[in-house]
Amino acid sequence: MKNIVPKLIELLKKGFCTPQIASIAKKIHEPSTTIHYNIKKLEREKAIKTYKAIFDYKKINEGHCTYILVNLIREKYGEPEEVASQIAKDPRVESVDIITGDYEMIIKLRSKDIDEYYAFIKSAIKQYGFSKCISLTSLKQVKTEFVEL
Amino acid sequence: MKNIVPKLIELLKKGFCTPQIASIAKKIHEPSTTIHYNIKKLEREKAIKTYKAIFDYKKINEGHCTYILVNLIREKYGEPEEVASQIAKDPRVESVDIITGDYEMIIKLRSKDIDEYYAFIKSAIKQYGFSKCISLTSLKQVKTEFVEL
DNA sequence: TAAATAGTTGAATAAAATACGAATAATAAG
DNA sequence: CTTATTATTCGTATTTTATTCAACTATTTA
Repeated sequence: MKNIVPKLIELLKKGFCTPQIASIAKKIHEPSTTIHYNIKKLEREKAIKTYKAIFDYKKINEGHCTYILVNLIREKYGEPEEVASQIAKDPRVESVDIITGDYEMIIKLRSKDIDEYYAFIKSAIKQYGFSKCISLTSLKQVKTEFVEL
Repeated sequence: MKNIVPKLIELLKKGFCTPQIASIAKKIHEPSTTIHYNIKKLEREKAIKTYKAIFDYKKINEGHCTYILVNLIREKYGEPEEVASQIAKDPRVESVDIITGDYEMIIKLRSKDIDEYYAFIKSAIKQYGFSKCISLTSLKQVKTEFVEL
């Protein structure tokens, strides 16, 4: 039997969704054509980037969540922005920001378990030259991506 | 003239979206009814929590993004989990996690500007008893909510 | 204040999701 | 190993929803 679920998760994590114009119209008591017009305008202006699914990450084998504060060895591996872009390509990385303060970068990583997390760190140290990094492991996710859990 | 845009943003930030079954079907070359069945199954199992929009936050007046590491004065204000739940209710808060390490909690806040950020911090110190907190301001958002920018 | 531009809305149309049923595949029970 | 039960696939029919269009209204610009 086919297992298309992993493909669905991969696609829905980034996009392949659309607004429910009819139910918004009902909710705020406006004609659906007005909702349609305004949403299309937001899309045209690129205020809306995409529409996507939010998962219960435990149920899709991404139960382990870590914030990683990173110092980079700048000389060898290029600018922080370049490194950040590379890291962003990893599908398990939820977010990457260049930040102020003692660290250059903060990464939010979703992995299956602590082993996968450790594999990520080891590989990142080697590939991108993390000189020092602090991991803050999430014990309880209270809210993610604006969605309360 | 009506300005329904803020309402649309508020709704689309949390939900009121739906998967595009037809375009997924086309993409992975499977019948749309099969896609439909599998997505509904994921919804039934609650592996999918919701479908929502991702915004260009600068364009919706939430251009300032900060990660806040928090220590709580436990005695006076109750358990960290309870405080976290309260903070999660703020619509500008993207995420809240209880974490390991020197801090109890990490908050990701999206505000209009540094003034709104400062107002949040001041209010939180008073209301929830933040005893110490470190703010990591995002200088560049490379990826958010699994979406590369 | 006239003209151009942008936003609202109902009716018609096009497209998509959903319900249903039959066939097939996987799993469990005896 | 065979049969019963359950889960999944997928085509067709139906329902729901998005989208287009055109008329109208409000807002901005010159």
